[in-house]
Amino acid sequence: MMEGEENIQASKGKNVESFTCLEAPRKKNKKIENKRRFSDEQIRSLECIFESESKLEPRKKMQLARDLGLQPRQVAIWFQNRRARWKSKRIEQEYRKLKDEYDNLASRFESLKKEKESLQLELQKLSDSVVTSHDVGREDKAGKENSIEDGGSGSGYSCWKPEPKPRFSNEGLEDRIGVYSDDQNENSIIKGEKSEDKEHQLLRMDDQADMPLASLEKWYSSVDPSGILDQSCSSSQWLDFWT
DNA sequence: ATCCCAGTTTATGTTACTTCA
DNA sequence: TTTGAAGTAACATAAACTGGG
Repeated sequence: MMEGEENIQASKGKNVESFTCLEAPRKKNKKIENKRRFSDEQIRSLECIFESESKLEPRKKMQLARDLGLQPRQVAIWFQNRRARWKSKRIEQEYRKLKDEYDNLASRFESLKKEKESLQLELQKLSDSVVTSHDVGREDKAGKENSIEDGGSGSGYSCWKPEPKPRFSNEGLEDRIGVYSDDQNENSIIKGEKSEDKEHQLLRMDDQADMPLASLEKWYSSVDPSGILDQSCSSSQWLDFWT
């Protein structure tokens, strides 16, 4: 039989007289004879030991039991229960931590999703604008050619050049920048850096609409050579997100 | 044979509420 | 009507048990 089980074995079953720390006689008084909680002093000692070692060597268990006036089995059970309490507490803490992390990620995902939708919308607008201006250009050209055919020669239109691509006003650009500013990211575009080149490159987005991914990535690099947009992800990740 | 763990049972302590003198 | 003691149901928690690995 296991050490310290003498008393316990005798106490199995209901309404057992499971004496713990008290060597009290088996009086009929329930309050006295039934199991009772350990004293504050006993708990303090047990907690103190538990802090340094959550598992007890048999010899230490015997010693502690003697010191506290408990059965070794009681000490063993106390440690067992204490480990269980500690574990459930730890699980609860880990759960809270994971939940916080999840909530943060979920909220970041939502804001990125919104940003993506805004960018897609903006891309669509720009694309539509460029298509419209191309159509206008073609109509103008056709009209002028017609007039040459109709009207004669030497009117200065003999060497027609295509119109330059339409430029957008700063007002339109502000709108676009407003869209990017959703996030608190501090890249130059978000801050409203209106470099001519960047603007041109952004306006050329419609030209890339049907590009294969590899080429698109090259184009992306040309738009953002310094990798500012890549602060937290690779360009491929951005492209994945875009498509 | 012994220990540990997860899950369960049992006893106790606490609190809020009710009853009654 | 107010007050305080006694009783108690509901709940939380600790001590102990059970069965399996």
